Amino acid sequence: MSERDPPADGLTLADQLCFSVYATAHAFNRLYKPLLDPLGLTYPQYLVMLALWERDGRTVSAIGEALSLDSGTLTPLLKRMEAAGLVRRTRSATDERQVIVTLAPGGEALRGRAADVPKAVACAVGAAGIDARGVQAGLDALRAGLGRERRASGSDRDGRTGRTG
Amino acid sequence: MSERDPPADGLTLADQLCFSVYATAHAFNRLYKPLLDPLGLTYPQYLVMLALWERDGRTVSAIGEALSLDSGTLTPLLKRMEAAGLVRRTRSATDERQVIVTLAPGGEALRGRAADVPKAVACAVGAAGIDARGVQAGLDALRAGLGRERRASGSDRDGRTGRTG
DNA sequence: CGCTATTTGATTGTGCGCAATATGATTTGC
DNA sequence: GCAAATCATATTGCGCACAATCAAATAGCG
Repeated sequence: MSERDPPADGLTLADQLCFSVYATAHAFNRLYKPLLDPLGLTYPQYLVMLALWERDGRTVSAIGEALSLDSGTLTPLLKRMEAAGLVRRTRSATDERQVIVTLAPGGEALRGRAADVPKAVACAVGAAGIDARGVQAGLDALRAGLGRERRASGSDRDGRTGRTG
Repeated sequence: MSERDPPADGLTLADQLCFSVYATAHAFNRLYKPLLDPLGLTYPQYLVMLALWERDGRTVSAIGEALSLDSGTLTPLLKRMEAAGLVRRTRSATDERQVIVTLAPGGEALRGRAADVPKAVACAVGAAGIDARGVQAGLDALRAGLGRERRASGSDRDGRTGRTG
């Protein structure tokens, strides 16, 4: 800290917990990609499959709620998955506003092959398998950030609870 | 756990640490949006500004390394920021391959107004300011997930270290 | 000098992700 | 019943995000 001019006003990258979350999310995406490519899935599509394997026959909005995604994201994504033979989209007979998403044969068939994915990820993150250094670093930063963040017990309003941004 | 058919093969949403990271990243984005909109910034653009306020005059690749983004993402983003008067993009005199990104007057002027952003975020997350429930829930899930994840001390290869996917 | 390999950004194509809006079905009020 | 409000999804437009590819410039070698 000699020739530089650090802001001291909280406007630094490293002090932002949100940046750790942001960067770790990307790192996870990069970690999953080579595992999901052979299955023909993207990461959000994999999440949709997880949701359907857990409970089949959900509406678009139910999936959106589970994944925190809205219809503008899900509609084209589900159409691609339908075109790939993973799911079927049918209007509800009782309420024609709703679109029920159900597993197609291709989606059922994928379930067995997908079982290896979480194992491979856990292995990669835990030990030295694939290149999970980005995820490792991100999780370390998250641990540090979450540890430094003190719980605001009710009425802390001064915004100085450490590193929360 | 009666009428349902939970996978038991690790293929569930809730058991995935990566999903907590993914959902929390979106929640942070939604939290920042109303704070950054008045400044005319998106969240990634805000990150670029943080990087430049911390150290001005970096190359595209240096910014990309700091933010874990590649040129395919940064080039159009930086061009939009240049059009908005926030930064300048100039070729290096010594190596014409390099593009140096420097703060333009508009970017300097934004620094004062941006100082409130981390405070507002910290306040919102710590207490009950804006709607930060998504972020709260995400951070809680991350704390739980990171706590459950046991450190693989060197040679854990069986992928059963709890919740890491 | 010429040649090749490397480095650095830019470009292109695909796929999220969300706001705003549109469309059409269902419910509510009267 | 019928009009208005509400609800569920689709569409459009913009902005990330990355892989693959390209072009320009530098570096290094004979």
